[in-house]
Amino acid sequence: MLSIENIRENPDEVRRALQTRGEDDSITEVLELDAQIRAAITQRDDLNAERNRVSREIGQARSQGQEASEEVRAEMRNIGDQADALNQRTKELGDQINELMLTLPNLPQADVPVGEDESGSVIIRQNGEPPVFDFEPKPHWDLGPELGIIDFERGTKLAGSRFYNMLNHGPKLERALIAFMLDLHSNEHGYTEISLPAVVKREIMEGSGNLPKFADQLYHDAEDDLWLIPTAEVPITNLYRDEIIPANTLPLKYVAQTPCFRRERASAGRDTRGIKRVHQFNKVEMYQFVEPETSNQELEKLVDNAEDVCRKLGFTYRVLQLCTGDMGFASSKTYDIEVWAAGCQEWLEVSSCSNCTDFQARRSNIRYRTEEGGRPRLPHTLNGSGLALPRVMIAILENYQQPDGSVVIPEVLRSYTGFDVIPAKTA
RNA sequence: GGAGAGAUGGCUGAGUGGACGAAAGCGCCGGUCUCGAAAACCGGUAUGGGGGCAACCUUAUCGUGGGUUCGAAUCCCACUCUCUCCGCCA
Repeated sequence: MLSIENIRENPDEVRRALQTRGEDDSITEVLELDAQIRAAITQRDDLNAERNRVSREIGQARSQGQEASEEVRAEMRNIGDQADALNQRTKELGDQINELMLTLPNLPQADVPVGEDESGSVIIRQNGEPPVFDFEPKPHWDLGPELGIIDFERGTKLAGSRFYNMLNHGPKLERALIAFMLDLHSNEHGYTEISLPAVVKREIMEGSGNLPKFADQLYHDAEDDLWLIPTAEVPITNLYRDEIIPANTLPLKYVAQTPCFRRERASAGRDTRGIKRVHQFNKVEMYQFVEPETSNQELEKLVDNAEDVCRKLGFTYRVLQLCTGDMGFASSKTYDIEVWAAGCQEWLEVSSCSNCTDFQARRSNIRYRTEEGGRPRLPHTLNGSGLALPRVMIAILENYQQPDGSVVIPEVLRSYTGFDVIPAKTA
């Protein structure tokens, strides 16, 4: 959620910033409603003050044995009715404003490149070069079934398109990767490991920015109004919902592994082969609550934490800064990390790291104190994948495949997998 | 799923129609005392909104939403959550 104060004070600036994201302008409407609600609030509060004053007098008089006249009570009844009507009005206006505000994305920071779509995003740096193979590297949708570790057909049988099963060395490798990443971030990068519910209440989805606007991308249980999380970012954001975090606690850094559920309705027909884009996948997610002054600098470190995984796995990767039109709804600044996959000859997005500034904190009513007794402030929130498992699996299978069809396990993972190689199936 | 009990400030907990944003204690902050600390004593200590340059004024909030009343933490209705017991169960 954007700051209403900021919209009041700098409407043109906000308008311009939203336009760079391709947003329709509802600022004018917000300002109009805001003026109306403030007038109504002033009136209502004046009436309430009058009623409170007279009611106190009635109480005092009564304690001295004097009953209020029917005339006075009728007048107070009338004032009360007027106040109730105005109160109703402020609620309606408040709902309208809220509804509009919930659909407005975060403002991009000044140094974010302006652009309409992913073509406007900028490659910041690259680590390594795509390796050259002396044989034709296979894509994972061939390798997986050939190695007997991915079963697409039976996954589809169970849950439909974009679901799959893994077996034998497949799930073992994924399990090893998860353990490796969680250990790296919690032991070396200072994150607290946390495990979380995979479903959340409606207001939790609103707090993170996924609802109301992106309901069609989420799986929903209508019976209990529970929503399946598309990322651990959703529950972590709301950990401190409606709380004031005590002084001297920030930064708070969490790392979690959860399943992620995405309907991918907007991507129908895209990436239909393999496990690049599926409805359910595991992801290790990093998340931070930080002081506003440090958020951009912490974002750089968070990106490096994600890059560290890539480096340790020996990946060729590049870091992109997303342009205004390509960023997520809640983000003010985003870096993506893409790793090279030799089989499908593609850069795969394995991580997206964002500074959401105070956008999620305001939506979720998360505050903190800088010092004991100080005024509460909104913290900034950061999130970043560290990393998404299926695409890491793709990169390992495709980049570490051998001419004989086997796949070598990266050195750092071997203590976790307990094997050095996924052997080719001897037909 | 069945039965019962409950939900008040950072915490414990009082308050059952009138000066209550709310006693008291604990905690925390500041001060006195002390070489220093502890103890003791004194003072302070919720959040959001509206108005105002400010001092400040005002409003709302006692799980949530409605209702009764001139006036609700207190009375009525609905809901949510927590705890205990029973049942079922990974």
